[in-house]
Amino acid sequence: MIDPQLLREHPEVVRASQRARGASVDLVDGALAADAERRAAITAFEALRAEQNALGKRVAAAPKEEKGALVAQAQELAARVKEASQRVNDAEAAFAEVAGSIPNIVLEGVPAGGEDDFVTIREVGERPAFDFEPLDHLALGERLDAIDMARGTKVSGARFYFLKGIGARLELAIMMLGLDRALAAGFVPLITPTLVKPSVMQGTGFLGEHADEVYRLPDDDLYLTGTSEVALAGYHADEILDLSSGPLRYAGWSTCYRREAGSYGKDTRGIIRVHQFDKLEMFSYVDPADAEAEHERLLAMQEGMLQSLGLSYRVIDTAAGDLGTSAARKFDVEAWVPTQNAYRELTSTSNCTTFQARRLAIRQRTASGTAPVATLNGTLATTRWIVAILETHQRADGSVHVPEVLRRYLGGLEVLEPVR
RNA sequence: GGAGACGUCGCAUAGUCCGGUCGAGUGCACCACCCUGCUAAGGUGGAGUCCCCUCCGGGGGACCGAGGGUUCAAAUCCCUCCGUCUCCGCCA
Repeated sequence: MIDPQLLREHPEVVRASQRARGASVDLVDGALAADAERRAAITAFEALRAEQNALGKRVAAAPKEEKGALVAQAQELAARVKEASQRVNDAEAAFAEVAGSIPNIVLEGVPAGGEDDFVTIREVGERPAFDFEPLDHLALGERLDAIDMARGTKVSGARFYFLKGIGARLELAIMMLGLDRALAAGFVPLITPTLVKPSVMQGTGFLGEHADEVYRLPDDDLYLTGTSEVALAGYHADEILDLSSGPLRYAGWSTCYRREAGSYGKDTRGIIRVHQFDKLEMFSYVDPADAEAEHERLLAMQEGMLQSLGLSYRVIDTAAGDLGTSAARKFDVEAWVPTQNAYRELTSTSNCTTFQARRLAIRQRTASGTAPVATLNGTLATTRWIVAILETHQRADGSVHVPEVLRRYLGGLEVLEPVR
């Protein structure tokens, strides 16, 4: 939910944001009208209600002989109050509907446009060069007996897989490395629920235009989360936080589920795009004034991970039209994937400013009362990284060099040897 | 899955049977001031959240788990849902 006060006082800011996203500008005028109508309805209702409350007191105090007349009067008033109350409900619902469909205001400096209009902030690390024909991650994974797509498909269908042996260990190693870094940086680890209520899924902004990406369990009215961001944001819903001693930072470890609707035929080979994977997600609750600095901090954590793993990557500032509903700015870190001759997203970090917090009623105490906090999230480790690690560190004989930082999580293993 | 008990202002509770004097008492914790040489104790006052209007002094409305209903009037009566606890059953 955008700030209704901003909408009212500076609608041009909201319009500009919508324009940058390539979203509806008319929506802003609709929201303004709905807001005016809503407030008029509230004022009308409250005047009637005040009258009814006053009359109620007179009825209670009146002597018997006057009660009959007063009650008759109150009956008539009660009917009008009921009507007015209904109008308030309708107007509030209408406003919530239209205002709720406006995505977060994009931050100053975010490139306008769609998916291809991102701005590259920097490229880091040498792209690997091979004096042999490099194998893709699946070929490598199969030789290492680390990835079993065929059986994943047999058991669960397309885009499912088994991580086996060193593959399973490699994922855990990546995740543990991330967890240790998170702990060192003061993040509190949380293993989160992956099924959440509609209100939480709605509050985090995942039921907007991308609702068909989300698995739903209709019998139980629950959603499977595509990232622990959902549970991490819901964690403090309806709470007033104390951020006086600094941000609240969490590292959420969970399995993630995505329907990948509309991606038929894309990335069908290997584990690049799958229905289920594991992820360690950073999540910060901060004072809105500190949000941009925190965003840089999360990005630095991500880059630190990829650098340690010896991956070549670039950082992009995602264009407005490619931002999620809740994000005001998003940086993706994309690693070079040799066999695809392309950068592929390994991490994503979003500054949601106060948008999620407003929807989920997460506030902090300020000198003048309470105010929504800012929320930020970012990937710290995930299954997909196996792709870039295997491909980047492969050698001519099909073995894979293990980055130094992962060895302590793999019993000191320096090389992954092919088993077939 | 079955039976029962319960859900009130940060915490703990009173109020619910018998609807209006209850947005709501008490204790603890909290804040300000006062007082006793310090501490402990004591006294006085204050304090919740959300929303609307405002000549920015203030005025008004909503909120007793959530949502409906009955009624002139609901914390209080009725219904549905959610949650907690106890017992029984079942279960990876």
